[in-house]
Amino acid sequence: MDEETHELVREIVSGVPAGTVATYGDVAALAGLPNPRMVGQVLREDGGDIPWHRIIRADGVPAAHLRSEQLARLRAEGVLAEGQRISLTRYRWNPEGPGAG
DNA sequence: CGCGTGACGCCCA
DNA sequence: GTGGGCGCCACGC
Repeated sequence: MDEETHELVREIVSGVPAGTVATYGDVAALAGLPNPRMVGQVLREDGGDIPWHRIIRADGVPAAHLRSEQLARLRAEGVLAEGQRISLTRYRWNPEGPGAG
């Protein structure tokens, strides 16, 4: 992965405010990536200096290997999860901002 | 270049 | 709600 893309993705993910969540597809779209898989690819190399736990799948379910971690961290931010799923329509991050309309 | 795999997303039955 | 298939790009062998 190019450092540029790597940096960009980190910026976007890091730009996700607490109490909200974003999907890989959203991050990928904002980063200009052709597929959401690239987002995960980057996060993998990143490390943990970013709120990766705010990135979940489009169905509102976090990664299986992070399920517990994600849910736990998000919980601390006020992002409740019904069982294992999170209400995107309720916590989905809006990159356009509430002042866009 | 081909094969297998992956922190994904959409479609169909 | 569940199970199976396809598309997409990148990494490692």
